[in-house]
Amino acid sequence: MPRPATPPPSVSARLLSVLEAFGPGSPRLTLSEISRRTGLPLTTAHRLVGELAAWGGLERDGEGRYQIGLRLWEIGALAPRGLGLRETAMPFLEDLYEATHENVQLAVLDGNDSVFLERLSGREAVHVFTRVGGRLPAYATGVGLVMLAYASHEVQEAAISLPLKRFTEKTIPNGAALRRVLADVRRQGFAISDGQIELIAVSVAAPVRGPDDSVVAAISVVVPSENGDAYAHLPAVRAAARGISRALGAPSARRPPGSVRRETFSAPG
Amino acid sequence: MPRPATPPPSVSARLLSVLEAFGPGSPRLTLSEISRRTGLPLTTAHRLVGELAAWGGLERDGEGRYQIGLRLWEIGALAPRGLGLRETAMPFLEDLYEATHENVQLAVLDGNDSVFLERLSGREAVHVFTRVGGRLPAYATGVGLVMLAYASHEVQEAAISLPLKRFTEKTIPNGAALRRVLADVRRQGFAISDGQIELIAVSVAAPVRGPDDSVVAAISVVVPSENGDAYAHLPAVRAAARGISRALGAPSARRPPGSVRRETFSAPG
DNA sequence: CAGAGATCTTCCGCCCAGCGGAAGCCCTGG
DNA sequence: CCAGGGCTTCCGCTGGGCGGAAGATCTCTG
Repeated sequence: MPRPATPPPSVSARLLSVLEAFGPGSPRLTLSEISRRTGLPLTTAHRLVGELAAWGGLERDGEGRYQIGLRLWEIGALAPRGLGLRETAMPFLEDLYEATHENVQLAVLDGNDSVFLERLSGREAVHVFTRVGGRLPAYATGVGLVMLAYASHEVQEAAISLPLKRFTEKTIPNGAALRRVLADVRRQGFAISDGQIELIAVSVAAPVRGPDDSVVAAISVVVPSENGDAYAHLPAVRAAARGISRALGAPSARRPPGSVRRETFSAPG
Repeated sequence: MPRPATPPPSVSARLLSVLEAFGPGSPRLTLSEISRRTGLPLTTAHRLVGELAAWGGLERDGEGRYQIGLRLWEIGALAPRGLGLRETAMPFLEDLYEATHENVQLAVLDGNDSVFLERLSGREAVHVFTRVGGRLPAYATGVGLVMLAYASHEVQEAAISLPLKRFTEKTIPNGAALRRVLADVRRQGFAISDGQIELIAVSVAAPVRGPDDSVVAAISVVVPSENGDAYAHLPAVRAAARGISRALGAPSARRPPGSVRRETFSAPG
């Protein structure tokens, strides 16, 4: 008897795959939808979903469909690279928003994607594609380019070697071009992403550094391509990024000697 | 041989208990700490933590400790009663903050607790105890009283029958007093919580209603006990709560006939 | 109104995946 | 140097997870 080629996934993996069935496009699912999306037999899905629901990780809505529960939201809120970062950055983001009244974004790097932690957008700001909790390929966003530029060699090479999806005619077309752009970003200390996701939007992004001075996040301001001057916002973006870095305890963002010493980063709460 | 009284927890339950080991006071844990907190043998904890980490639910920091990973943050961001509600409410909360420049809070009810989804606080606003992602007993907070007052009979009775922890001399002392307060809240349509958690803070809270007109959340403004007039903010709080309810599609918050029809609630993204 | 076709739930016996003790590795500190 | 704490790997036993089958509901359709 030939054994099956792939070993069956562990119980834990199956449980986690149930969570993965949910996504931005499908925040509510029926049991059979979960079964189909995960590939798990209906009975198995039923049992796992039951356990998750009993724990509070999933909830049922009025129509009997399942949705991510408060319990999981609370756990997620404990992620230092999620809400933790956001809490520290928020005052600076609000100041930046007040100064520019354009879209203001905070993102971290995960694999080859930028994951957006926060977005402040005014009523009259240009409408952008991003969503809190959403992800976009790093090479195509201003924040992503900044984070890639300062990432480890391996991460950069991985991003460069991957096929690049073309969102618009201005999207960086290939690895060689990306390599040049990253070098530019490193030299300048900031990134400009002009119409790479949507032609109507340009973003200016700057790096946010952590306690060990590595780049842990990035922030950006997004302005309309027409009648918007991205460069005009550069000083404000850099100042805000530096402020957040200092609040996180980045050595390079320390105030000069003689000025008041700031407290270092501590977990919220 | 007598069997052990309690059946051993399922694999899923063990996996989830690992997540529960993390909390506001302990966002980073070593493997042995996780083992101790969950009561799981070190080896078992090791395996479960390994699977979670491989999936991205946990991450290791520089010192080898574990923390909640971005993956879980993303999943949590899909919770309709978490980020979903927050996204809808945010513009109204910002308006409310602009109007008052005091602490503005958004919370939902979970069991007997109010869970805080968002808090906007200015530099000069009174310092409060709450934290995004944190929870406090419902009976002791303004938002909690509002949500309890409109909750199902069972939920109310459960809250009333529970022993009430005394935070300050002004904390509601017992079930009978709580019952009276809830009746008052229902009659008035809002709640005032005066110094029940900390003597220095007073909050005015109003209910937020969902598509079926049930109360799904509450918002409040917190002002200092000294030289702060909570009642002065009541109209603004009620207006904001009504605005959020309308955005969620609550029938009772509909604009009167003849005015423009609003779009109903849809999931963010 | 019967019947087909969904989806959800309960039941139960087989078997292998998960369990966890033991032992070894790598630190740090005395 | 050894002691102690934390982490990782190994491996054989066993009981909990698996999922097919059947039944319960509900909806649509002819």
